[in-house]
Amino acid sequence: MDPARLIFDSSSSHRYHGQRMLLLGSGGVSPVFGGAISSLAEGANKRRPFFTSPDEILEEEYYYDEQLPEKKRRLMPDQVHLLERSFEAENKLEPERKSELARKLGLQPRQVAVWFQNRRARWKAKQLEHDFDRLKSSYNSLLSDHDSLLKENDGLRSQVISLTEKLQSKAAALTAAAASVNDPASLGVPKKAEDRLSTGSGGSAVVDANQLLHSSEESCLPDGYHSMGPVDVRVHSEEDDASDEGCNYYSEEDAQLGWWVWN
DNA sequence: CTTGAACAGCTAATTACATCA
DNA sequence: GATGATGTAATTAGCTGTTCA
Repeated sequence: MDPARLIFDSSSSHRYHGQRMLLLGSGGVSPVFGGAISSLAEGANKRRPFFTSPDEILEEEYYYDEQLPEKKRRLMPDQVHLLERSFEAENKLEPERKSELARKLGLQPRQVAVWFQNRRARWKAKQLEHDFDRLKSSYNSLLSDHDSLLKENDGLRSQVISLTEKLQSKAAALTAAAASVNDPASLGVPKKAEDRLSTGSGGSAVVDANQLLHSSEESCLPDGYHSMGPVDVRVHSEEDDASDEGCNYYSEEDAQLGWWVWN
């Protein structure tokens, strides 16, 4: 690489070290190019050996020496203001705009480029912050929805449990009643009566408790629930698997509650 | 047309300094 | 006045795309 070009090309980040040299003195020599730079610097101005042109040297001397010599300087508020306005218009910097801005601001084109690079980095960091906040609030909202759904689910479960218990006790009562009907001795019912009942109009007078329950379920079950099987909820038949389709979140213990399916 | 060197410009990470509490 | 936190200008390494011989 041509050392002269390396030093005097102020637009390339790889090959620009003069500014740092100026600001830091001999302590700021790049470990990569320090040798070439220091050898070229000797015999010239020791404090600021590298500038692109005499005019720029004059401008730099004016700008830096008028303020804090040998120190890193902040840009003036009006310089930052113009840079910000330019950044708002377009956050990428074409060479023409860079030169124009540098001329207007009295800065090196390289400084303008660096400012834009850092500004893009800051903008990106802010964007990430905003994205994070947005995702966080979205997550919190989903979490809250989830919690309320869990609560609703718990409520519905306890409703199912209490209704199932009611059904079970009702079934037990009806079964006991049916048994007493079938046992005339216990009721003191004459044998004849039983005969009369059993030979009635083609059907048994012994009421199937399950049928009774089935017929009465609509008044007991919450909306959306329909019985699909016998009331004896302890029975687990092959139909259980089919019934899972509508409520597959039911666990093993849920299966004991019955065959209620979400409609 | 392909290839490789040179170069410009970018991002990401880091350093060094200024400023402020 | 010393010190740690923060903001920012500048540097560095690595990557990609373009130009040109």
